Amino acid sequence: MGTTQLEPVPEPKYQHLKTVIGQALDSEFAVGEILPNERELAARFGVARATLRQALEQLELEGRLQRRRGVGTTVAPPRVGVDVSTTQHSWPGAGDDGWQSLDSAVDVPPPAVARALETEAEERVHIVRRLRVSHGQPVAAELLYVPEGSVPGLTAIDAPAGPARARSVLRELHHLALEGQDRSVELGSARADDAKELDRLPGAPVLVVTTRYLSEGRTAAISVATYRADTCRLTFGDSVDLVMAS
Amino acid sequence: MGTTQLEPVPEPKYQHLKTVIGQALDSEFAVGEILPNERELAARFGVARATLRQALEQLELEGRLQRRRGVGTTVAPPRVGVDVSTTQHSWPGAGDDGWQSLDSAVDVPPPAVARALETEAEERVHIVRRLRVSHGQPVAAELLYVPEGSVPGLTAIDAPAGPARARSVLRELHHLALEGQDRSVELGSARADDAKELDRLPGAPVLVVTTRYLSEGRTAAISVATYRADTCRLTFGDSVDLVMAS
DNA sequence: CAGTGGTCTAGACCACACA
DNA sequence: GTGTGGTCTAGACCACTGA
Repeated sequence: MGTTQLEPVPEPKYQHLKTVIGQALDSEFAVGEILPNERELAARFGVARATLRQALEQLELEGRLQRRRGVGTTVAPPRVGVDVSTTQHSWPGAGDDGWQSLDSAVDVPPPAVARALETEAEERVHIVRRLRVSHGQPVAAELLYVPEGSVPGLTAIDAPAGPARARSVLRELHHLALEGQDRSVELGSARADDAKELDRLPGAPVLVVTTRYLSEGRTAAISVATYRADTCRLTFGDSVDLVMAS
Repeated sequence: MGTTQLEPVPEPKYQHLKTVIGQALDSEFAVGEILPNERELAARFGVARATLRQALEQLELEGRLQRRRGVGTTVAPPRVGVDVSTTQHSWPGAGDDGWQSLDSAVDVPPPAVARALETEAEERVHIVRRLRVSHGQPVAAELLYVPEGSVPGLTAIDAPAGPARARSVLRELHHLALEGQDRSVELGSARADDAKELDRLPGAPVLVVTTRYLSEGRTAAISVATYRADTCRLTFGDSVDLVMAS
């Protein structure tokens, strides 16, 4: 990254910086390599650190960089393709699909979820927490909301807290006939607890995948899965190995 | 938004601000309503404008706010559900699917696209530009890459530049048998030209939907569609009317 | 411990929308 | 014009990592 100055252009500095650094990443850096620190880079380009950071932020958003406090800024590997296609038409937790059950509790869901589940406000539901791991890295944290009416066979305390209880909820769910599901994807920012599971800071950009499971003519469960937007590419169909980076 | 001060907490100020403002949005503001300006808000909460902006940025990222230079900050309507399901199994531009053809040109595609198309580097392809409009608003800008080998019936200059030429490329494409398609979604930031079409600033967060169209055992075309992440929820299946806001 | 990125301040000026 | 959000500066201190 021999560049030292920016010529004046009728374009924000941080945007030009982003282009210049992006090109340097392609030509002069290998995946995993550590960049000079922010103060050094800012000085080299003759801008304030805040401006330099604005450029780095966008490059991180695009999955080109990875920044870790106390460590440094490294060149990110291409995004991992994660299959989220809905074609299997199966319940969550059926088979080994990369998800690990963490825990389950009974609580009042957020209002938006209650509305989608068509339950009474304040009505309690099972909330199963799961974590998806891909290539050894956590890529998604999920909250699965299951109304008690969907799993009538489940008695209050039939398993100790922890993975076992989560699995028992899923097992009950599998007794239902799955009639359909639909899915949506939107941008969000990580809540504090999800951020922790995903090894990111709170507020980090995430892709929120909401899935509605239909059975017996109603919504039997809702899954809200939070995927790391920096490292993941969600795939539908068999484009898992497609690489569109840069 | 009667709140005037933040109690000291072991949490970044901007994050606490985000919570406080977010709650105020739910309880005290209607969709479309204009918030006090940034200087006013910063003063009211006793923080620097930059800190206040960090909170607003995240709320905008989550689709709760909309900010326009020269105008102000308004409460955003719930995100629009946009169907991007792949189940129709049809070529782009077949039927009225909300896409408008803008133009078409012949040029060298970006390296990543060339790789996916399995064309020679430097080999020229048709590049069709389209715009997707939903509820009267532009929601996505698309670049559709079609190798000349996929549309052999198309002679060099068979239509004037503009929508007509774009449509003629699509028409040729429809002669092929579509054998399959796959799709992936990832986070990106808007390139300058897409940003303009989408009425956003360059660098705005977008959801990039990449679709590969397969015919005769090879990739016949690649579509890279850039959706506004602030206003869109991508839906697969029939969850178009599901609202998961807040 | 030293070095990194993360947060925060208090200013300044610019680009744009609208009356 | 005036008022808005967008960009930018030059500092400061904090939280975290790893030697």
